[in-house]
Amino acid sequence: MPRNVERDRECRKERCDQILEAAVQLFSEKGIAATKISDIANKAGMSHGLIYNYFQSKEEIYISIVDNSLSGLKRNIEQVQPLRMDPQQKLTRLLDTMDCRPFQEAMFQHIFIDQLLVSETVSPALKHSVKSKMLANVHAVSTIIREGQASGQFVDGDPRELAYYLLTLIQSFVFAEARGAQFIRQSMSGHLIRFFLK
Amino acid sequence: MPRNVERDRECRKERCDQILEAAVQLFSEKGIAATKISDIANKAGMSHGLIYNYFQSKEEIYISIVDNSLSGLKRNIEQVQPLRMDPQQKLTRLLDTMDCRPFQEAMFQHIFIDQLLVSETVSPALKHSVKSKMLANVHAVSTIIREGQASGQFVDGDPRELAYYLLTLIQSFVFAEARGAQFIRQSMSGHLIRFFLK
Amino acid sequence: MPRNVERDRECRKERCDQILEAAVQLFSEKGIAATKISDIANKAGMSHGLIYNYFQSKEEIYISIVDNSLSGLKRNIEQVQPLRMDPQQKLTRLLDTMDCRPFQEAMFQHIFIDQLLVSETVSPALKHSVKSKMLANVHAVSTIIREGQASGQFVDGDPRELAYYLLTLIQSFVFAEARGAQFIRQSMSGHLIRFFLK
Amino acid sequence: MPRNVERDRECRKERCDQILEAAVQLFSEKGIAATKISDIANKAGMSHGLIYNYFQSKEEIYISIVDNSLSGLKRNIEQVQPLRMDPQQKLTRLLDTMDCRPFQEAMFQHIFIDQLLVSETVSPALKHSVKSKMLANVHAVSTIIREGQASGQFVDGDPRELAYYLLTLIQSFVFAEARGAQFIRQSMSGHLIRFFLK
DNA sequence: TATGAATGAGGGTTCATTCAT
DNA sequence: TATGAATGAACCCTCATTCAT
Repeated sequence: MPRNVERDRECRKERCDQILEAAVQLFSEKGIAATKISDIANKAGMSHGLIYNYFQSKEEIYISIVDNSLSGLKRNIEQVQPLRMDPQQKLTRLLDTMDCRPFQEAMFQHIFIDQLLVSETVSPALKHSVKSKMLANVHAVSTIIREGQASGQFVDGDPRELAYYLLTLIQSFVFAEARGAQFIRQSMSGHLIRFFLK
Repeated sequence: MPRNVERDRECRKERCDQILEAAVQLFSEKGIAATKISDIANKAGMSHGLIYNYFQSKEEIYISIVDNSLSGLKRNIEQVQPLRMDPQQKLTRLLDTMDCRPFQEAMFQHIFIDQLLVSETVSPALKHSVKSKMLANVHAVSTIIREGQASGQFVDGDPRELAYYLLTLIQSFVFAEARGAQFIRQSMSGHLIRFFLK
Repeated sequence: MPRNVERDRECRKERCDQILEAAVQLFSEKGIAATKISDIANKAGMSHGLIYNYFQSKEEIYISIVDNSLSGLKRNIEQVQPLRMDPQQKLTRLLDTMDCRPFQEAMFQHIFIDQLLVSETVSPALKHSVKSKMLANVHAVSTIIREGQASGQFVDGDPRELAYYLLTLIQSFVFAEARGAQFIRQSMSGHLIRFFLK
Repeated sequence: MPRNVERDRECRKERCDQILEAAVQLFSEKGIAATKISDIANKAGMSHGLIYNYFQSKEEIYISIVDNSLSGLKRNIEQVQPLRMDPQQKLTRLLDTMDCRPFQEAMFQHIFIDQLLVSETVSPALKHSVKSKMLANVHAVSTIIREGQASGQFVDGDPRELAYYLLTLIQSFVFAEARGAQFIRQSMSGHLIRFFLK
């Protein structure tokens, strides 16, 4: 019965996504600590016990979110990087790609990385892994910036620092939006790109 | 004995500051929820029971921090606004004023405003009061921006939104610094001001 | 179709036995509370839901085990008692009969009787019933001991207490074996009988 | 203020003992798993939260009990071993020493060793440590048994196995008593010693 | 003022049990 | 009959807060 197995897997995936989606929203709104497992369960339309069929713990939930966020960013960067465009266009494209709800939500969660990294219950191994992924993303963005510097379009400075700076700024924008600053969505890429142009 | 009374009051103020200072650091490092009253007491060099001689509750502590942060910003704006300078210089001065440790720490805590505003245990009255102060600051900054737009130096756009945007960017910088991006401290005002120039 | 009905009943009995066997082992190894229904189901090679087609509850499972254990002992005693032997031989025979794996396992579970008797969820009626069966067994053994005292072979003392004592000792041996004391299996009856000889 | 420090320490020790005493009784009566922390707290006359000022967890409580039990036995053996008596007297003395309430309670807990050793949450290191202590006690008793064998008073057999056997028997007696077999207390040493005499 | 023992509400987690399939 | 997703009662543990000293 491959049908059922497959359907089961889909079902499982769907449930996981329901939970993660609910968790992202609540974590964003109230913070991780203030969000109860039962809140997540309520929002996801299930009993709190069921959460534990899909995640080992609350911690695992936000680890998942962080991981998804980092992976999503990675995918976006990898799609843009090989394109034949000038660096400014690449960066604009990257920022525009990010400029849609689901990703923003994930990006918004970027702040959870901090919470994860300072948490005393998260294993050093996991912290290391998250840091590595974060730095990998910083590195990937920095290659685009370096291109821009080489072509004379972008401002000078350590490309890695500028890349790090960019990622922080994105977060900042998403925060601002989350607080209701409507103007931001319409032109995030436009605003941000100015920072890096000479 | 007015002497003793005064000395007592100073003593009390000093204790309060010790507590707030410890709390700001710990809240920044670990988040509000993950910071225990006894952590704060330890860092402040007193027993956890004593905290309650100075603050009614943990909530009152971070309310104090938020309040101090907002008041500090207000003071800074009020000092800059009446000066006879062009708007760009005013903004630069404002940002430079902020660019010192203690204030950054407080600013860093700006994020706590969010935590306060979404907290289910904080009274609506208090939330309203905090929002008002925040908006008052946004408004004060927006007057500087409006001046800059009138003089043709600053970019177009709703001045209040741009002001809000500026405050968010500051936060972003402080975050970035908190994560170890050293380059930022040296030129926060320089970096940020570019955003608002035509 | 009486055939099918009968086969069904056999099938049912077999399933019950699988479950009980798995439960006895796990209860022995990890204790009742630490043994999950799903552990039992795993060991018995079925889904945990299916257990409830055969037993109303986890409690019913260990009640069954206790009951089986008591019934098995009862059967053993009843087989030995009417034989024409001297009491020492009877006791030896009884102990040797017990001295085989499955029974030991069940006997090992004797300790579960305690757990059942102190459980706050077991009904008084059931506790009473279990106590009665236990006492019936003590009584049956005590008749053999009384014979031995009458014939001058056995030590003096209240026969019921000595009988109770014997049953406890058996348990003790089985415990010791469960912990890996190999010497015991080979001569349980020999060791124990010495206790009761003058 | 050495007075206060000392008094505090005494106070702490007293509290610990209250908790352990309550726990021993309840664990004995209902089993470890069925005993709630709040049961222990109730019996010890304090709130459940306070338990955690003295023990890290429920597990730590029964680890303490096991440890105390093993240490108590060790002390008893060490007191008897160097005495100038014949082995039978030594063993009798040892058993008589054990034959008083507090020790029996501790001995009764000997069964908790099993629960500890099979628990999946107890660290291998701790299990190893407990096993070692247990074996050390078995070894100490075996030296007395070996003396008895040398002098021709005791039965033949591996001294370590016989020692292990003795400890198990003691447990058995204490169990029997716990179940209300009054005759046992009066003559535990007398009964048990017969096992080892030729 | 200062301490830390004591309290108890509240949240994370487990798992026996149910039930749709 | 058989499965395993789903439920929710119950328990361990934390920690803000109180209060006797």
